[in-house]
Amino acid sequence: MDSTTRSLVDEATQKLRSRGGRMTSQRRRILESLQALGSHPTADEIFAYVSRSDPSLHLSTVYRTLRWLEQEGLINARHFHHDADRRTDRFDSTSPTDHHHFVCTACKRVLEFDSPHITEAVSAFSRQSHCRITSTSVVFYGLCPACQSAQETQP
Amino acid sequence: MDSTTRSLVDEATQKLRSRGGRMTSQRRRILESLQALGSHPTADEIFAYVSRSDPSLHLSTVYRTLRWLEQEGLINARHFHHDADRRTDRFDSTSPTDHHHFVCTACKRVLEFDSPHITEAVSAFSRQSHCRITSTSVVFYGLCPACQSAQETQP
DNA sequence: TTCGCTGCAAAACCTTTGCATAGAG
DNA sequence: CTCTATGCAAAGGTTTTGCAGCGAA
Repeated sequence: MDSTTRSLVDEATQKLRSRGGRMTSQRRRILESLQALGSHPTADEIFAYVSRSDPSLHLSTVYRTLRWLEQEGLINARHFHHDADRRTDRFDSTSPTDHHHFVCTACKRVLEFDSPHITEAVSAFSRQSHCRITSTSVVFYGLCPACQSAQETQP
Repeated sequence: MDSTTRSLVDEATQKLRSRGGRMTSQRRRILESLQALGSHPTADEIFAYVSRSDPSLHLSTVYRTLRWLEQEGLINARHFHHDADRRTDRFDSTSPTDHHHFVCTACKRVLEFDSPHITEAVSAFSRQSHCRITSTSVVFYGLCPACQSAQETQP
């Protein structure tokens, strides 16, 4: 319901209009849930969240909407390939090129960060290789401060 | 059979010894295939390759060996999440922190590259966040020079 | 001889798809 | 009224697991 929610729904509506698509209540709820759930929900988490207000929603609709949003460039799918999470897509509603991720391999927490060095790496690589870069996936894995301490007392 | 092959087999043997594990012919062949296949084979590609010399090998053995190598830190599992490849793990036998990937979203070719900027990004982030980084996954997506030209003539 | 590893088969898991129908424009 | 998106059910492809027997140390 805040301005960010409105803008994602609006952006999606605009994309839909321009190609004869339809804004349904399911799509609206899924878009809103992406904002509400924040960082990196799975399709199943979105399904669970929207189901509370719309119990008739089906998981396949969530997938279809998510894939469509991905194709439209409004969200990104990511894998944080560790342990049980290995096979599960996570969806990221923010801009693809301007933030990156750290995953703690112990507590599984995800931190987001920006980095001018990575921006620089992108332009250096594209300058040198003549590749045009349209999106990036940068994930660092390791131990967060809390889990480092835990490991020291219990090695 | 070159020195690189020997070193991966040797490293694995050493890890095995230190915890009562056994070096079987299957494991040796899988390790060799990782070298022979080069950049980023899937479990199935490894299975197909080894099967030619050992038809009794089972795919589940490939997975078990790969996961074990991953836990030992000798290889990395990656997703290049585009199109059909989305759900398939690829395995990377080289050192985790010192090379990165570019994937052309049109022709699917994978380029590897090094980048001091990313090395710098890792140390800057760990300095600032006090996270200890143990591995990275850096993938840039876009169009390689050839596919850019193709797109210009056929938009 | 011991006990870790393998082959096999079946399950688990996440995601996609075909089809009849509901509902947005 | 038209034609897209949905619910449902079933299939799809990848990866994991339990178990009995095999084989490395």
